[in-house]
Amino acid sequence: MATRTDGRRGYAAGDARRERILHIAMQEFAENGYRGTSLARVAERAGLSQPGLLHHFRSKEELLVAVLELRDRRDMERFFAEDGTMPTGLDAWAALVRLVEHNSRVPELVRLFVVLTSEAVTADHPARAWAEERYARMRTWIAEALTAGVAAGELRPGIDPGSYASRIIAMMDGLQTQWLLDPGGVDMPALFSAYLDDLLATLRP
Amino acid sequence: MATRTDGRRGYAAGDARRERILHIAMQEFAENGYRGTSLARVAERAGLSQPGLLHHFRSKEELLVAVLELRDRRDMERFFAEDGTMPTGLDAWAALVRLVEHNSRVPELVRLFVVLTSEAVTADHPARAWAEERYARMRTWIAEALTAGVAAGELRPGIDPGSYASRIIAMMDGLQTQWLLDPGGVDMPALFSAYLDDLLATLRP
DNA sequence: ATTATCTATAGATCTATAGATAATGC
DNA sequence: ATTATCTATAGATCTATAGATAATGC
Repeated sequence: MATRTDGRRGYAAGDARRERILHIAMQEFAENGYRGTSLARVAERAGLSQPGLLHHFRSKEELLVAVLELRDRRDMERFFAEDGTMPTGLDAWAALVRLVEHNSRVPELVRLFVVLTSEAVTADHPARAWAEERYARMRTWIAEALTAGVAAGELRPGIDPGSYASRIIAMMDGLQTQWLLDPGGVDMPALFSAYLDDLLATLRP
Repeated sequence: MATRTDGRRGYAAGDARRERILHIAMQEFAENGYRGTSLARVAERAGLSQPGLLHHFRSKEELLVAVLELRDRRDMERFFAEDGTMPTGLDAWAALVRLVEHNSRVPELVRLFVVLTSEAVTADHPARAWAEERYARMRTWIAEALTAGVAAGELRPGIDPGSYASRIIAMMDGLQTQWLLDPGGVDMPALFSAYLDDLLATLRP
């Protein structure tokens, strides 16, 4: 793949290495957070020296940002349909359940998200802006899907879409933490699905 | 106060210092997580040398555990009534709303909880056991309150108390993260209260 | 005797830079 | 020319221990 989003030229070996570094860094950030991750260890696992790594990503922060961008790009691909359109109303319901079901199959990605988002609530964290933007984007998307659902007559009019968007996101996030702490004991998709069912009963016209 | 839960004797100055260290450490862990917190900085703020600090708490991990125990003790005092009894059914509803309202006035304590719980989902974190036990305790408490509510005829029979307990906790936690990232834009108590209202409508007999 | 401190320091990190060498691709 | 990589290293941490000194309280 080696998608080159910046303007750099040629050198296939470098591209492959960058790809490899990103995957390993993603795992390390997920396991140890930003502060707990060591560039030397990422470099060692990627098969090059630590200054060699810093040739590709000029600082630890730049590496983190690259990892977050990669994760977001993948999420987008998964979130939206092949044609790039946004599911609305009851289709959004189904899309959210599918998303949580998918997440339950990729604990490392969920851990990356949970660990970095929470680290970001502390002062001056390099992932702070990313976390804020991500919430804003999710909230907007879900609120618009609910509004469209009302317009289509699938949902009761007069609801506050923003409030429900925040709550749906909160339920997803909160269940993720419980699930990561006890994967066998917490059935994340079932709990989320049950929540959405109860919610739909409340929101039906 | 200087409650001595262990078996140590006398030396009032030492007790006061320990108390002071614990409060500062709580702030530092909340701001920077476990990994990001420096014992030297805690010691400096507490007005003693870093080895001086390690006289009172023999390791960073021991300091963290002491902070968590202090936090839990305070939570317990707040959670239960003065007589130590547990609110049930609709009283539990009100107690949960009061808890979230109180939390919205102590962001540092909420941050401590959010940051350490999420750090704990990573491998071999010293707060891992604490986080797991805390969830288990909360889940049990809320599930029992719901069961008692059913027995009292306040809630519909046939519900799964454990499932609703997990979901209520998830909503509390998820809203906390959003609120910490955007305290002005996210009205945590209102969102939680709205959630409980909708939920009660579903659970009424 | 116990407790509270301190200075000094071991030993292990960490990130980032400087400067050199070799390979790649226009 | 650009890119990829290395060794060496600066400079700043960090936790924890050793060992000394002074104060406290039975």
